[in-house]
Amino acid sequence: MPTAARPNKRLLQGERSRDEILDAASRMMSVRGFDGTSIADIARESGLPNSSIYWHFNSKMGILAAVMERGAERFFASVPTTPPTTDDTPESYLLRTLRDSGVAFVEHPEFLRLFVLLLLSSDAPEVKEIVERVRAHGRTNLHALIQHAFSTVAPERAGAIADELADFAMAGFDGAFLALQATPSVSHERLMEQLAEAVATLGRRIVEA
Amino acid sequence: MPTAARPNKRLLQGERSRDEILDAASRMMSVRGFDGTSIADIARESGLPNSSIYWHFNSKMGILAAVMERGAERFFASVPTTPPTTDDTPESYLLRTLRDSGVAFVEHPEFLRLFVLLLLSSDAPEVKEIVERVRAHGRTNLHALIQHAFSTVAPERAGAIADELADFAMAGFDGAFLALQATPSVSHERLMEQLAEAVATLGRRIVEA
DNA sequence: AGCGTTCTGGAACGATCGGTCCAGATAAAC
DNA sequence: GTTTATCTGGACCGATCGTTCCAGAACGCT
Repeated sequence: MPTAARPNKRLLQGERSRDEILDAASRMMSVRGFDGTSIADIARESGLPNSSIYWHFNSKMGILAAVMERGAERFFASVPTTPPTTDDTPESYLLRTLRDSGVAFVEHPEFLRLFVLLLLSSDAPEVKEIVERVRAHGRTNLHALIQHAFSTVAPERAGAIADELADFAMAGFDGAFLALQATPSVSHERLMEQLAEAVATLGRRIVEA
Repeated sequence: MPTAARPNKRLLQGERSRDEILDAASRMMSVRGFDGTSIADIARESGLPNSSIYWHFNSKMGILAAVMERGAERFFASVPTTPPTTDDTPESYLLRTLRDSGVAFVEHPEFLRLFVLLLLSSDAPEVKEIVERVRAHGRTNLHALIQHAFSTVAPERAGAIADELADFAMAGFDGAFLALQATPSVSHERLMEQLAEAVATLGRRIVEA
């Protein structure tokens, strides 16, 4: 088992190997799935023997957990979360932030592919836990984004609007990602623009109600 | 290999076995994925020996193809495709038909789960072919639905509106399905209502432009 | 009764699976 | 220079994988 502390400049070769194993595993699992990727595949792809793989991670499931952990970290780090400026309308704020978030989606296809695969087909509790945490985190982000968007025009109802529309917006994201995976030629910018317009309109309608 | 013709009332035991194998395979593959489901699993689940499985289907991939073929057939048969009545507005028609389509989604989770899994992680050409066909069929359905919806208020522009919104609507469906799989407590009715309202609004805006 | 087709029961195949073991290479620590 | 912890190389394990084979049960046809 690897040590958590890395005191000096010594062989960070170990850490580099660890990363290369995770790179290879992430790449292959996001395309073939967890069960479709063997330890031998990862060894071949990373150029390291399976003894190294089992030294860094104690099991195949351990590799998966590490891949998802690192992937989630990087993914959420790339999702922008800037509050609206004073002259932002719900429309302008949603358009900008959803478009930016869409870019994050396009930039992390490996993580998201594997995420959806696990969401649909994994029953291992340690994986389910990560999947649920990632999804909850994503929903919280989206909820805050919508609440932000309407805080300028209806501060006291923005929370309720976000409650109402968070799932819809999330479904829009998920669907846009799937569309992109199924048909790379579709424009994710346009989908994000339409989603922003839809959320803005639905929110406005709640404000007016 | 099984014969296509089944002339008389003889042992339809064969056909029943075939169906039970497909039932078991569909059930397991939609939960564990293709690679996560073994022939032994299917044999155990269906109560039939693997020799029977290989007599009806020549390979594991053959089972998959048959599962998807039958699933797609049943799925599209359950999707309602009724034209609008003369007093339908785009809103009323979209609301009704998308809500009905949403029911079809809820009623065929096995097929759709496996469909998404294969969409994301299968590289076998025979599977890719089916996946693309199913998706194209679905998109065509949705396109026709949107065109129908706006044919009453803007007959000459309904086609262009459908071109513009078909991908967005499809993403809404995909996302709603994923949301339901991730969090069964979300209301698919509400998601479909919001999607209908969003499509109606975006379409209206194109009409007015 | 005999024949032929359809389907089942179960053993068996080589390949690959996830995982283990251990000898040795490497270099920081003393 | 010896020790110690980190990491690699590769053989090896039993289990399971997809697939094959074949004897025979079950039943329609003549």
